[in-house]
Amino acid sequence: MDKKVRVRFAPSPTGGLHLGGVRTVLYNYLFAKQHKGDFIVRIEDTDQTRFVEGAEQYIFDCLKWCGLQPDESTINGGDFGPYRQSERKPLYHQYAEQLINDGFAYYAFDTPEELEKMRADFKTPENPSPQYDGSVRMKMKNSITLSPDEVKKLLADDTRYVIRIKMPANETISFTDMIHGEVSFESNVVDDKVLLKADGMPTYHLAVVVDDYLMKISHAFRGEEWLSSAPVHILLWKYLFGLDNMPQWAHLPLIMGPNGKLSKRDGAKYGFPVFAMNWKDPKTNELTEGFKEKGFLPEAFINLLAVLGWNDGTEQEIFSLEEMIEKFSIDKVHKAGAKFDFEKAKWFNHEWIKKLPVTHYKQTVKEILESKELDIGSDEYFEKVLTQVKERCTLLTDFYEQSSFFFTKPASLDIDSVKPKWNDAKNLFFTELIRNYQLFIGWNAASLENNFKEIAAANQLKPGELMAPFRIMLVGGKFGPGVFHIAELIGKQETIERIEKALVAFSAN
RNA sequence: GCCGUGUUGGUCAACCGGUUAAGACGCCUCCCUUUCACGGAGGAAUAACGGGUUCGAUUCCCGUACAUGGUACCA
Repeated sequence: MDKKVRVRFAPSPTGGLHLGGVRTVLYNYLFAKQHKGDFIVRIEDTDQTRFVEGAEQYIFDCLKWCGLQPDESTINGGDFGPYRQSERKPLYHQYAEQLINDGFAYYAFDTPEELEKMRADFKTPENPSPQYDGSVRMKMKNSITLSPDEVKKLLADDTRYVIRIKMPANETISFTDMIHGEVSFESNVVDDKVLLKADGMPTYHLAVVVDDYLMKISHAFRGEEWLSSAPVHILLWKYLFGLDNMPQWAHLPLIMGPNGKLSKRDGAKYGFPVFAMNWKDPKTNELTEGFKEKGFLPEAFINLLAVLGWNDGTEQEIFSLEEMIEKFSIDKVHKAGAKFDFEKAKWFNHEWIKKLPVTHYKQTVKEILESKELDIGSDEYFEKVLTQVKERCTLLTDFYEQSSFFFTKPASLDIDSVKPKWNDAKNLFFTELIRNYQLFIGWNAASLENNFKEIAAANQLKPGELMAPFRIMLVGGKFGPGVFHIAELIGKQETIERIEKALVAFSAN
């Protein structure tokens, strides 16, 4: 018997890949790697009314950015393909027919209008949304209420029909969830779900069971929003393939927004991204900013997602993918949903920027700076600058304001901070400083600072009063690394030019 | 409405019958730094409510409240 661990992620190409989705993939991925199992991606593209062009490729791009790629073989071919539900259409029909033959499902010929009428007719204040269940089943047009001949005729006439599961009466359906433990439902309160739609496509309920069986899935991870429909899936397993072959279920807690459910729709209103990467809906042309473009490192992104609902029981919070694979444990996953906190998310990014060598993300930063029309100079110089300012950057995009003055003269000087205390003595000091620096040999931060202080002492000025103006001359404002380190990096000529230029501005009235 | 799931500071959370109830983010104070950060030291802030069970409940059980998910020919 095949005991190999095999998990699958099943995205629906209806839009961007949001936080909860990425975390589900992450947990799938960690579990698979941990058990040296397979990680399969199956595409749920059977809802043609919602299908969005390009969404499938987008999902793979996101997974690639996060470093959570499935094996090549499980996308293109492999042992269990095809992986798009639309390409597996004939399979589902066969199993649906089998259920009918065994008396576990039936044809339903009710039109959408008739269903609507049923819901309106049976609607009461106590039951605002009547279901197609055991109590109304006998009042509808289906292969249970109709005579075999009538059914045969309707089928022969190509009448549109769906196949629905026939929920048994008075049964308790229970199963063990890896996160929630024993969960049970009364069959009387679950409705006769549609298994096969009128267009011949399966619903999620049928597809997930058939695919999990055929793909030999051993563990199924999905969001908690699926817990309510678990009884349908349990029954399908029982009727079709046997409960012994059923995968183990894990229903992951939901990720919530500041006030309630984190919705894909209005990501903009939160003030932080809800998608892994920029997503432009081709139908509405609406662009939703992603974590990648916001300036997040993939390492930080998956890290913060992993610990939103899981921890290893220690105080560790920063985990690399490798560490997560090693330490992840499904029984330490929380039962309750967690609110997403963007401040903490930024903290994770900050930590990863400090932790990783600049070579790891310099290409990304280079692209950000070049998009702002900065000439970043030599590779060696660029790396020195990044190393100098990295601890000041929370997002990758912060590198622009934290380092632009290394590549170009400050666009504006914070003159207001200097002017009130500016005087001839200071002017003289800097003039002398220029003369000294012009002849300077051994251009490095330490000797530059010594020289600066010596001249200050000779002029009976306090270095403290001169540092602030000097900084503003070089960077334009009161921020950035140590001034002498900046001077060392931008070089003699540039330093002198900036002092000269600023002197003119400071002395002007 | 009905069904499911959940409930430790503002947020993420540890402790799964006996603790001064960890830690992190954020916030505040101080130190370091003649800038901004980094770093360091402190501080404020928590077990939804009511019943049980128990020598003892944050921890187990039952109610209530609240939150969240489902209740579609969507996933």
